[in-house]
Amino acid sequence: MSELPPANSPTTVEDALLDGLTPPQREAVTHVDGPMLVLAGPGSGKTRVITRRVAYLVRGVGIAPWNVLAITFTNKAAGEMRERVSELLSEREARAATIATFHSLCARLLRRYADRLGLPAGYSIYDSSDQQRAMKQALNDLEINPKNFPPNSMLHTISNAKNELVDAEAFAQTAGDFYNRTVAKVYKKYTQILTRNHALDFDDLLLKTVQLLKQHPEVLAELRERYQYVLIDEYQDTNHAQFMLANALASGHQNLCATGDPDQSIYGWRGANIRNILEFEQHYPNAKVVRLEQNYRSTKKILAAADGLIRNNSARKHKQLFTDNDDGDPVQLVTMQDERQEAHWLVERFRDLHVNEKLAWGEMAVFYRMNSLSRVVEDALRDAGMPYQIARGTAFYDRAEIKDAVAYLRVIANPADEVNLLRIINTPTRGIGNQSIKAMQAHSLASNRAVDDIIRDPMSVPGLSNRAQNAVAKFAKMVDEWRTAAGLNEAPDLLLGQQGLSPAASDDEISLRELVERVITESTLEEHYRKDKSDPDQERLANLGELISSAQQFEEDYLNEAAEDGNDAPTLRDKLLALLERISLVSDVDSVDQGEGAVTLMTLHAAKGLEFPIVAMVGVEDGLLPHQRSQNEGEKGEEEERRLCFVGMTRAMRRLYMTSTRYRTIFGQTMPVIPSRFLNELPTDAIEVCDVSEDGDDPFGDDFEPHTSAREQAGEFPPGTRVRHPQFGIGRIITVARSGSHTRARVEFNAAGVKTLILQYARLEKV
DNA sequence: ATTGGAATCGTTTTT
DNA sequence: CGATTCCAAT
Repeated sequence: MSELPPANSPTTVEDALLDGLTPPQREAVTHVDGPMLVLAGPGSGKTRVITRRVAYLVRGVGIAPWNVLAITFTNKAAGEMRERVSELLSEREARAATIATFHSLCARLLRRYADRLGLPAGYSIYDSSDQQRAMKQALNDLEINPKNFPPNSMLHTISNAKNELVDAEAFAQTAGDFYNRTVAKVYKKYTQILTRNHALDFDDLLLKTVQLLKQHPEVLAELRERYQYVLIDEYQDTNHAQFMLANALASGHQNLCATGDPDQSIYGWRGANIRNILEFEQHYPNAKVVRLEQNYRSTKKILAAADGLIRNNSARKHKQLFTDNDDGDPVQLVTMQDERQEAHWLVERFRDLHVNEKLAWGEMAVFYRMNSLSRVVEDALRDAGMPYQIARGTAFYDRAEIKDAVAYLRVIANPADEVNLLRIINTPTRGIGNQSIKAMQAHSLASNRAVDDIIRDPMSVPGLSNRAQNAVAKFAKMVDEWRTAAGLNEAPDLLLGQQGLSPAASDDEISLRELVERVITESTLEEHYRKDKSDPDQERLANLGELISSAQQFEEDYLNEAAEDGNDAPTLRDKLLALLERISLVSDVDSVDQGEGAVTLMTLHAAKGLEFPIVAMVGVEDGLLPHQRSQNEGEKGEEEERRLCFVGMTRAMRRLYMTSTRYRTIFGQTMPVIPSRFLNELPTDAIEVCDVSEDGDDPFGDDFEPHTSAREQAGEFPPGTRVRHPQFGIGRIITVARSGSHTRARVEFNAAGVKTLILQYARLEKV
């Protein structure tokens, strides 16, 4: 996979960039002006094509690198793309091009043009826990019972609306029934709270940027001029707001290159609209369409299995996938007794591959549908002494102690941020209880002053005890000192977000590391966790230490980058805002390191875009994959689950294991489970079925064959038949219904109640 | 005001 | 089952 061609063959720069490419890849790389859609099957060298194309635009065509904008899905993907482009060009040129995620690009644009939207440049980006707090506040203010209107589903509905660019006002106009009218009220309140707190949530980043471009044609013109060549990766996962953004940026020059694969669209639940990619040619009738169908990643068997699966989807553009790679081993479908045996079996399998086939730990990965499934696998790996890493980039920042420390930093950077202020005002406890907080909030409302303002003047708050007044005054003084140290106090005009006005760092300004350190000590967070007896290993303290070092690392990187860009004196405020933005926008995959020499564990969603020689998918069972909750959305939901399964399978290069169990314990409850219906859709000649569960009864049936005997099965158990089930005991068939290749029977058991079973798998006997 | 224990709840995927 | 919330005792 070397990007550098042999020195003797091609002579010109263009030739070098096109070396080793297939005709369709070459077509995609050399297309310059006008819209283009690259439909890239899994493992078809898409990343290679994208990076070469960026290099080609710069070197081959002579386009300035800063005129190129490439948008990826994760920070990690952006980093890798920058890396690979810099190998083809120079580091300087690679940095000149804008390579970012939608969210980080928007965050940056909103800071730059904050004044046009009346947005404070120091705005906070709210993550989901901040959102929840804000939502609870909204429900509280409106005196709505969260029992009837759960905060999470409110947020979900509002998020969907924002993705469709529907603001609170527009939502209210379409809200017909009682539920939606209530949501409309909540939406409005929630928006007010965020505005008052100078905060944006994830969806706002997109929404506000689209509004910026709509309302300020001069900004749009500026950006269009700057970004003359726009490239968007993973286009199948864009939502309406992102679609509008892409269209706006490309609206003049039409130089929009979208790459992606409809068969890998797995974010429909988050508002992604698969039609964006399916209807690209309707939006851009003169679009060039390139299909990359040759797979360089997987063996023939693995590709055949995955292709056989995805052919069962109806809403798709068919691609004729093929590969010149070896046949390889069949995909192994293994049935285990329970999740512990499953994990244990996997560990032994991995050990065997490591010892006998000399495979590195880093070449193996385990995928699962839900994060909670990782625990058992993790335990087994730990017991076996195998190195492993879990792709949970957000896990570190999810820890309570880290969240607290970050909340302090947010409050320093953004005085208006009451959600975070109230989070930390009594953490660790310093004698400002619930009553006091309520009193201050009430006073804030009554006097129309910000809470940040109130805490400087605690005497004026009615009903605040003397003790509390002192505690609040002390707290306010502490925050003030930090702000002064950070150079944030003297220049209130900075809050209005005038770019370019921020002065160069003064010499006496402390470093970011120092600020973080001071906050952790002076807030007494450190002391609190040092005394914490529920944490004898002082893990929490160690995490706070890690936050300090990560801030230091971040600061060094930031200074280096700024120096390269000719800005040698970023202020502490700049550094702080950048750090907070980064913390808000980390994703799970960002933390995986394939060279780490460890088995990698991650969700199927996080696996997109990666590849591993050895892949094991665990919990491939009905109810898990496809997930129970997807069934409510009918066919559409099931097709997305099938794509998710497809994504997982196509990550595998050489070997693929898909395991299921007979019993699985979820949320503390052990339930009998059956293999995923998707396994029946895999072509028989690409798979090998194996049952290692204790009682050894093959759940696929002796003559496992897809699409068989559904009708016979139905005839065998007419409603009313009395049956016996190995777990549920004696029962009576209520209804029998065919669905796809299965026959489902509802059975009323004497002891276990009514269950829905699949006849092919449930070992029912007539009584 | 703070603390710990009991009760309750909600369970997918994530920028 | 684990996390969060609630409540009663300090």
